[in-house]
Amino acid sequence: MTSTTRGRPRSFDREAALEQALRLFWERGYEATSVADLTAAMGIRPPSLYAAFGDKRTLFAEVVARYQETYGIQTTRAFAEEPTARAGVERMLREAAAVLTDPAHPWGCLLVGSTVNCTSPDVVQAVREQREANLRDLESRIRADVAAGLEPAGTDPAALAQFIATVLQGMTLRARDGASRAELEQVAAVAMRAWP
Amino acid sequence: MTSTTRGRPRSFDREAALEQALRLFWERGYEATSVADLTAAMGIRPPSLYAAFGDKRTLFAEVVARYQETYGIQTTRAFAEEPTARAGVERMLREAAAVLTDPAHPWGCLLVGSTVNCTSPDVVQAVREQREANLRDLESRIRADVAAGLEPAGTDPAALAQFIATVLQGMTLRARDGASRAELEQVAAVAMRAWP
DNA sequence: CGGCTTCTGTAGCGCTCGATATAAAATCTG
DNA sequence: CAGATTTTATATCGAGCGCTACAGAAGCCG
Repeated sequence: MTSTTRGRPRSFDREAALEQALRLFWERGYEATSVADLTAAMGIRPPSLYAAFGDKRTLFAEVVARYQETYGIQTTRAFAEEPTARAGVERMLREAAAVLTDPAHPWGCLLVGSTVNCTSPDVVQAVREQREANLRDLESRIRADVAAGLEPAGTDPAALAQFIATVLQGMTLRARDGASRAELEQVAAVAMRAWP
Repeated sequence: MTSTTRGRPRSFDREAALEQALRLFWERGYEATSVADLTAAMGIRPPSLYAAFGDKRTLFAEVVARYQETYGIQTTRAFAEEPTARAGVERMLREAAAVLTDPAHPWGCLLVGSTVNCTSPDVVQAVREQREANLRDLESRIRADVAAGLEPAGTDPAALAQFIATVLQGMTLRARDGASRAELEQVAAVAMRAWP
């Protein structure tokens, strides 16, 4: 059986190469990033890429997973560490303003950028479902707080969640247009005024 | 001199062909729409396209101009026909909810969709500048109302304009994700609660 | 060492991209 | 009609796309 490492060992750092692919996809989107671009940035040749990561689409799926773990808006964490939905959302928006404009990496959101005008329906569908799941999660958090009496009785959890999601996605586009962290923080502050 | 129409006359309706190109660009974005797709939808062959519209980029520029005249959010008109910036914004958001989800044409905004992940820097730059101009216009309208005493003195026109722009751009993404007109109208209503 | 396995670089596959050379077809002018 | 002019359809062009066949290189095991 093949339990130990046999054959010629890999001559590059898989993690580092994946990170380079992430940066490139983040900056240019899925379609606009060619395999030649990827191999150049990763410092490897096409056969190594295909042997280590499968095809371009599979590599992108792995990039998306890594992005969500590393750079994505940590919805669940924000809610877990804050006492109320309102505080969680406020923190989420403020963190988004910071991370979306962080000069250490490309602006905006990899998921949003890669699914707008993407001709791979399954890629679009997967990311879209992730967004819908986040939306439903957000809505249920708000609904729970309304049921617990932490929010006014007339509050509409669905509308509020849709609004927050809209502001968040809008912030990713503003960031890509070059909006500053301070500007997005102002946007977040104004958005919170809409909270009941 | 060549004052009259000489030579073989064009055998297709230029306006109709342009509209077909608009729909296709709207649905798929600039990059994802190939010349072959365009010629198929327009019912013409490549040489006719290049003779009538220049190259792909020039055709897209004409499509953008047509879009702004025909389908774009009529910022200036909304403000011209409404007495205050607040009323203009409210109308703009409500109209956006309707037009972004109109089943008669592709969802979302051609300009937003075509500039995210577009590898033609000049195309991106042109559309981006249009957005920035709209943003500055919106801000000056709000500032004028504040100066006229129609809005509270503490109102921050820049922050408010950034917020409205963020919500609008977010709505285009929500529309592309399949959000309904009713949902976007709720989002617009919630957003207006943030108005001072 | 020699066999086995896996990775690496070269080189190029078939395909689609945006854009065109070419010549026939269709109209106006004289 | 003949000549000039413009559009048309066919048939590509060179370049870049995602991807891979192939053979040599580099590590294991006996």
